[in-house]
Amino acid sequence: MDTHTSQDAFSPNTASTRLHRALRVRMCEGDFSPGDVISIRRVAAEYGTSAMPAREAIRWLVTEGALVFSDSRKIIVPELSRERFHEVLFARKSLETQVSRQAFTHITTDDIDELRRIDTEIDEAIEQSDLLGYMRGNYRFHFHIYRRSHSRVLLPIVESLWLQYGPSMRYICTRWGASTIADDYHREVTQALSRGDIEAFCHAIAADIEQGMQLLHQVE
Amino acid sequence: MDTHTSQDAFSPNTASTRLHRALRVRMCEGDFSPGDVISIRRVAAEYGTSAMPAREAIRWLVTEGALVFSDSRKIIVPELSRERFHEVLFARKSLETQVSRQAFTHITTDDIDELRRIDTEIDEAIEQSDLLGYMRGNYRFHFHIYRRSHSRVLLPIVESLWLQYGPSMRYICTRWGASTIADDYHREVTQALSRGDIEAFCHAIAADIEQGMQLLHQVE
DNA sequence: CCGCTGTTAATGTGATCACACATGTGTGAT
DNA sequence: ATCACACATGTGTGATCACATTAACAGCGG
Repeated sequence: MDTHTSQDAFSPNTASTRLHRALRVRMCEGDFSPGDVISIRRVAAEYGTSAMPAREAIRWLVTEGALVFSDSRKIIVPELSRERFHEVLFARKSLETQVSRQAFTHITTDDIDELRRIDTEIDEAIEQSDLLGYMRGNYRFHFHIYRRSHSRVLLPIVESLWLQYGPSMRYICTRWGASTIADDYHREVTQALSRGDIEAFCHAIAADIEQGMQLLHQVE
Repeated sequence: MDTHTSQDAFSPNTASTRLHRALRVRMCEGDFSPGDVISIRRVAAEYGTSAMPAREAIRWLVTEGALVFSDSRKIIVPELSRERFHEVLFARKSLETQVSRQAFTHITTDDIDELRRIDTEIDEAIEQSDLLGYMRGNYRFHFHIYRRSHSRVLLPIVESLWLQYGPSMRYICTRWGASTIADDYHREVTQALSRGDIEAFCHAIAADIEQGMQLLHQVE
């Protein structure tokens, strides 16, 4: 029905697609803030390529809604209205618990170990007030789980949600400090996985996202 | 939640966007068949531009799922499986009746006149076995209605459905003759509009799409 | 000190070229 | 006659350049 549910897009391994994926991850991890200007040449220079791949990657993100044209054809990271941010979080709660449920049976003990490792990295980042480190860890924690769902339909949709969510989340955290998001539910997630308790697991995921919604109310 | 519901994409009036829109319409009107190879240089030559705008327009359509990469990086019009085609028609029935309902109050007598005019063009096309003329008329008939809905959310989704639907519809019609689709419900649509009967109007729209589903069963 | 203005830097867009690869075709050897 | 190899063609990709537009900023006049 939309670009995500369309047949699996065979993506050739080109510089453009690599750059696109890289920028996608960076946006989810909160490397950018709303209003940031994304320049073709600057991105190209950052990744050591010519302007062409950067151009295509950026235009791709524009068609995905992850970036938008400003008034004067500059390309910027869009700002999420409070209402829209809430919508995204609501959709996240619904879809990501569903994805987690699908992923549950595929999660191995190795995965759990990896999740714990990521979680300790997150704790270190919080301790050092390293906001970007926290957001990067948070992204990797969640998507290490979600990728186990093997869903070619829901996963891209969830990714597109994070694409919109990342920059605004970073903005909020920089304004209000990472302390507000220190109490996540990652430990509950890993503990539920260790016990093999799927309901507690999904509940912890939902709680982790819900915590973001409470943060939103706390801010306004 | 997806690219369509993202904030209104401000599209600068560039050659790329013009080309993109043009190709979009042509796909909805059935100018292309599944499996057709869409070449950057050929499109550029057709529209008298350089390769760059064609390149961006085509890549745009690829990200929309309207075009796909073939095995060897050639860009082709995708083929819709029977199952998928049925899914699209089912979604069309649901969404387009909804869009029509929203459009109803905004349709003026001038619009009805225009719809009748398009319908006579369609009849002429059918009489001359002009398949492309029929499909072009059919597209314009439906979207003249849908555009009156002023929906920035549903309308792009419906367009993306037609984007997938167009080529396969053309393929089916060329194989089985335009005679199979001669009995549309356009007259019922305009008559219901004249009477101001919204229920009959929505019912006629649904019937028109349903007729396409019956065609599908007839074919297989 | 404020406001206007001309300049400068940076941006996206479009055009053109080189390259690697795939495909089809024709030609030559067997 | 058939098969294999080379060549020609067309493809997307990446690089580079020119151009118009725009934002920022320094400099000048009030």
